[in-house]
This record gives sequence, structure tokens and C-alpha cells, in this order.
Amino acid sequence: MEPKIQSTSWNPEIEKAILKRWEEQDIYRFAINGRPAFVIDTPPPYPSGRPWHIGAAAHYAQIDMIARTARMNGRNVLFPIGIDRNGLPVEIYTEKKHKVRMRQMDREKFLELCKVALDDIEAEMIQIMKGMGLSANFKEYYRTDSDDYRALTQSTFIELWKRGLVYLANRPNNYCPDCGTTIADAEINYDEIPTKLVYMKFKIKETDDDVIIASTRPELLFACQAVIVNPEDDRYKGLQGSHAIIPLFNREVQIRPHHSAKPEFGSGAVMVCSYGDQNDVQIFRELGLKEIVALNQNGFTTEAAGQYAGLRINQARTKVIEDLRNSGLIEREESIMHRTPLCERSDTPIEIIPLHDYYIKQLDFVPQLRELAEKLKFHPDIHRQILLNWLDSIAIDWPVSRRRFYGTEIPIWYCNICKAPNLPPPGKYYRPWKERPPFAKCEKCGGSEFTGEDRTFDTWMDSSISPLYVTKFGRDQQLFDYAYPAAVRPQAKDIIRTWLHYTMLRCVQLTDRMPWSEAWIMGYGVDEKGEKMSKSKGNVIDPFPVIQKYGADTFRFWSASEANLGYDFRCSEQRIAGSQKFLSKLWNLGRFLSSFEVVEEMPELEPSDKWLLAELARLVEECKKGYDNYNFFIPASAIRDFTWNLFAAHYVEMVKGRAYAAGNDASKRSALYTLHRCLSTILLLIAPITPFIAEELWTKIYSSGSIHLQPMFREVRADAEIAKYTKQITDFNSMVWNKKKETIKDGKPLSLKDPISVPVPAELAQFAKDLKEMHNLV
RNA sequence: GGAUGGGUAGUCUAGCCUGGUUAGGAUACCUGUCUUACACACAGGUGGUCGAGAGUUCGAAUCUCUCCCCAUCCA
Repeated sequence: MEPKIQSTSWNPEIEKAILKRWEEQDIYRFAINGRPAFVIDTPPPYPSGRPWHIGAAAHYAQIDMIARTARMNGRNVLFPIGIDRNGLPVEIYTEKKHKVRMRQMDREKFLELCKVALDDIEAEMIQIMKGMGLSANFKEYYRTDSDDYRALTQSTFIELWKRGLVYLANRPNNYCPDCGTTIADAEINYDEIPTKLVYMKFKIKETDDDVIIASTRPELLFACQAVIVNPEDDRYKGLQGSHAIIPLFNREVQIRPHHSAKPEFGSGAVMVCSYGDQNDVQIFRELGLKEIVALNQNGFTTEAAGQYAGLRINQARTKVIEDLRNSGLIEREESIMHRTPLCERSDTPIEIIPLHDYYIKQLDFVPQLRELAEKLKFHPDIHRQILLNWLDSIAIDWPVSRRRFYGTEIPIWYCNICKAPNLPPPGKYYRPWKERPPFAKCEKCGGSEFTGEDRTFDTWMDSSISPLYVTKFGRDQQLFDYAYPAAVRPQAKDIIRTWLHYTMLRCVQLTDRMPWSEAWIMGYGVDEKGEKMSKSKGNVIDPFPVIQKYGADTFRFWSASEANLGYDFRCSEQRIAGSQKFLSKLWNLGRFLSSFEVVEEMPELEPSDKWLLAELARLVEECKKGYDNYNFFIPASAIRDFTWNLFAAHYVEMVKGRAYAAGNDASKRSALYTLHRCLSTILLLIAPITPFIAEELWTKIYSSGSIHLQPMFREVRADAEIAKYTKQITDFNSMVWNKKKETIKDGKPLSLKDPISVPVPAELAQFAKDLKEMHNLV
């Protein structure tokens, strides 16, 4: 019989035709039916610019494996795809690309430029995802900046507001005086910058002695509210509890012990000002100090600076140092390198100043979230600790307002008379900075003129309701009842504190239920040296050309066999290329088997066939263990090992004689049944990982219907006992191969088909017929 | 400074939870081989003080302690 498959290697070009077929047949459609729903709370990726990250692509490939596994196990799978489009990165990208400044142009026009930029990058991401064979719902992919999505974000905010879970507070925050905006911690770069460490003389009130205090921020003297010393520092033990007098300003502050004062830095005594750095913020909070606002939002010193008011930071600094010097209040100055926080955009040192922001209450929910976190099933379990540690360290509520443009607007209008905030009814998308409010009178004073809020939300406000959006919360009750809570939240481990936590918080607040029962946490894709990829390091690998070159299945198989559940994995093109070899092996096994009749009825089996089926049963069990935990590393490794090192290397060679034999006797049928049973099982087991090659071989050899609609685990009836011969069989084969190699005839080792005289050991007697045929034993 | 994870042949990795086999495998390298699926293959081979030290034990890659190094996150 001619093989049904001609080509001797797997050609990734075939993937395109298969993709088209899947799309036409719409085999992954989701609609409410009698089967249990399985909703994946897919992370909406942020299109932050080219190239997309190869680790992210691998991440989505694995999420698809989750979807396919669930589908083949009888679940009704909803695998949504969304794109996260709110936030700062696109603003920066747009400013750079068009050489504009956000605050110096028309807001509407700026937003339009951002939108176009996002559309571009998004299109490429979607193209890659489709090409990877994601069985997701691309027809209805969503965007977090759509009117629908933003309306839901705003509605949920309005709901929380009504329930008293939102408040306005004044709290120190990172602020870039140059950009005129709050800066998130994630938007700060740290750099070592040369600066002067000034040793100043403070008087001790009680003893009239001097105490030397070193600071890199002498201009903040006037905002000093305490001096701290390390409690272990013998030099200052006597001073704890006494008072220091601030030079130039003659105000007294307490000297207090605090562990954060490092004895070896400067003089060991530290002045605490509002706010020199994040440590100051923490000390103010811990010691309950009253803050002195040092800078206004334009970056000028406030009235509190007295004679130094109204100056830029640098001017104030120069003047303070000069006055200190002239009054003999400086002991010495030292040039040091100082790790300084800089705005990643303008390179300006950031300041910490108190700002009015809206906060969502989370502290009250921490005990409840902690309990739920204990119950949430984590894959792998060790990553639960990241969430628990975070929950334990939450000290403040969640500030959600941002002085940004490209985000979901905070839906509030302020009465021009009484300044009271007025909120619109939920359900629609509102843009208060450009729209009139949907109400006529202030609910507090009856005033009729309003000013719209111009700030937007932290983008986690949007992404933290993804499980509600995809299950149509508030829009389609029937679907919501069927689909919520979702089954699984797949995500990367670096956003456990943010996305995982905020989603739990918001969904519990809004639905009183956990949004999913399982969290699947993936590590990062790091570079060949094990370092995190980042654009600034220049070690980012673009997934697009890699997938183009090797095909989606190669990429997917690489991802499954390289990334152990939850651990970081290295990305190297060489290793991706290496995984292509296995697909080629599988393909050629398919080609070989495609030349033999498919025997579906199990005949009376020969011992070799029973043996192989027993090993196959073990493989199925092993794969099941991996798939149950969404750990694709396990089936990928197990299948490769079984297929290559046992099935192809030993079994196929053992039964070739029977398979090629003329006629159609029972021993031949036994071999053909086993060969096909084995290959088709391998295809079913590997289908979630390499959907294309599995589909191609399945439809060429076994059935015209898609393999992806088949149940993955079929029972393999086998006698486990006979698997004990595996090592003896493989050892015997190796021994014969070695012997042939060592036997030189006509200056060359024996060919594998040459006859050789080797006895089959007694314990392998039942396999003797196949072994003799295989090695041409005489 | 804190938390988490990791350190196994040139490189990557399994095993560690639940001590006991010649510490598996991949890749690279070397040597052979067209063998009726596959040279993207096959067969064979070189290469390891399992981060360091101490302890528990008849026995430690595996358990305990101390230390060193790397990565990530937080401060």
C-alpha cells in the first residue's frame, strides 16, 4: 500500500490551510448548552509597541492548550480575546512618535492619535495570535477602551460609590514636576547621580550640643519633622527623646529611634522631611508625624518655606546651602553617587508631594480576600504565597485616580456652587471633561452649573473586571448565570499583586463571589542567559519571525517542553529549532503508518503488542496527570520520550516484519491494530499542544472530522504486568546493535540487516519471534 | 534591607516533597552507518567533586543548619 502521505518532513505551510478550515467550520463556537461552561479569563495584552514579547506569545500558546484540553474533555469553552488599551505607555509612545506633548495639545486630537497607534500594534498582535492557532473567539474580541467596556468600568465605580466604598483623600504620591502629573512606581527609573551630601549642624535643645546630620536634600530643612537615629547606635543612645533645633528655621523636632537609620551612612542621624523619599513617607506614617507640604504642583516651594518660598527646587537648594555656609552651620560637604528616582519620560527627579486622589476601600476586605486566597486553587501551588504576602503587606487603600488622558474617565461632575460631586446613573459611557452632565440640578444644593472631572482611572480599574465583562455582567443575565464564575485565571506571576489581587477585590465587592476557582500562574520568558527581556536591555526576541520560520506547532511544542509550570523559561532560537525535529519524527511515523490498513477491532494480540499497549497505558496516565494541572511540560516530555525512544526506536522496528508480511493473518492484524492504536492515541494526547500536525495526521489517516472535537482520553486496555519487560527489551536491542557495530566484516561493521548469531534470553522468549525478525538473528 | 524561586556534564533540564538503582534526558561535541517512515535519521561514545561546608543516617542530589552566588519582585 502506498503511503497516503508523501512529503518526508512536516511543512509549516500546511498550517495556513488548516487555520482556514477551522475558521470556516467554526469549530470553537461557544453558546449556552447543556454542558458545563469553562470560561477562561484571558489576560488582555497591552499593545505597547513592537516587537511583541516572545514570552508573552508562549504564554498565550499555553492558554490555548488549557482551552483545547478543556474542550476535548467535554467542557463548553469560552476563550475570549481582549486587548488592554488604556494607560500611560500609549501616551508616551504617541508623544514620541508624533513629537507632541499631551498637555499642550487638544485632548480630543491627542486621544485620536493614541487610538490609531494602538490599532496598528494591536493588528500585529492579533495576527500573531491567530497564526499561533489560538482557538479563541476572535470574532468578538474586545477592547478595554471601547464604549461598552468603559461604561462597565464606570458603572462598577458608581455602584461602589453608592455603597460608600469610594473616598477622596490627600496622600503623598510620586509626582513629576516637569510633566505635571502623578507617576506610578512602575514609571520610575533609578539612576546613580552625583550629588552633594551636606553635613549640617543641629543644636540639641536639652544640652546645647551640636548633632551632625547629613542629607542630600538640605532644601527640605523647613519640612523636617523629626530626626531619627538607629536604636542600636551607641553614639546617639543618650539623645533619644530629646529635641533638635532645625538650623536657619529655629524650629524644634524630636529625636526618635528608628531601624531605618543606617549608622554607617552620613553621621548616622537622619532628618525626616515631607517628603525626601519613600522612606520619609513610611516614617511619617509610622511615627504619626504631621506633614508639611514642601512643594506645589508646579514644583515651587510653598509658603511653608518662609523666606525660601516660591523658588524652584534647585534655586531653593542653592540658597539654603549658601545661607547655612555663611552662618557656619555646615560641618562639611561630600560628593557622593546617589540612587535617584527619575521620571522615565523626562528624566526629571521625581518629587513626593501630597495629592488629592480617589481611593477604593480595600483594607476592610483583606481578611475576606485572605480566606478566599487560601481556597483558590493555584497552579502551581507555591505561587499562592506571593498573593498571601501581598495581602499581608497592604497598608493603605487603593488610589484609583490618575492625571492622565488615555484612560476611562472618572464619571463625576462637580457643582460649581457647592463643589459637591454628582455622579450619573450607571449604564452609559461618560466623558465629563467634554460632555454636559445627564442631570440638571446638583443633588446637594440644587445648583445647575457643573464642572466635569478631568482625571481618569488607574488602568487596573478596567482590567480588574475582565471576568465580569466576558461573562456579560449587567448586560446578559442568562449568560452571566451560566458562565460566572469563570473556571480559570491564567496570568503571569509578576502581576499577582496587581491584576490577580484587584480582580478578586473588585469581583468580591460587586458579586460577593470569587471570579474563578483556579489561578494558573506562568513564569517569565527570559533570554538565553536567564535575564529578563526588556526593550532597554535590547534582548527582546520578536516572536513573529520565529513563528514564520518554524511554524506555530514547533513554537508551541517548544513552549510546552521548555516551560515548566510556573517557572521562568529561557528563550533561545536554537532550542526552538531543535523542537522542530520531534515534529518531523512524528510526521514520519504518520507517513509510515499511513501506508498500512487501519485495524480498529482489537484482534488476539501478540506479546510484543501487549507490551507496547501496556506502556501506552502508562503514557496516558502520565499525560492525564499533567493536563489535570494544566502543566503541559509533563505531557510534552512524556509524549516525546515515549514516541521517539520507545515506540519508534524499539517497537516499530520489532513489528516491521509482521506489518510488511504478505497476507492478512492474525499476527499481522495484531501489529497493525497496535501501531494505529498507538499513533492515534499519541495524536489525541498531543492535540492540545500541537493542534496542526495532530489535525493533519488525524484527518489524513483516521477520520475526516476534526481531532479537536474528540475526547482526549480513551481507555487503553492493557495488562500492566507485561510492562516490566521494557528495560530488558531495550537493553537486549542495544546489545545486539553494539555487537553488530563491533563485528567488522570487509573492513566495515555489520549492517543492521546482516544476520548475526545472538541467542534471545530465556525471559524474553515470548518476544523471540519479533526480536529474531528485527535483528535477523540466526 | 525583606520576600520568593533557583544553583545537577560546554549549555539547558528531570529527579528533591515520600533518602537507597550504574544521577535520567535534550542540545552541543566525537566515531561510525543509506538500515524497505524519517540523514530534520540511526547506532555508539567522551563529558558530572549534583554551589560550599557541617550535621542527621548503615546510606544524602534528595532531610537539617550555616554560608556563597544568580534571578525576579518589594522596600
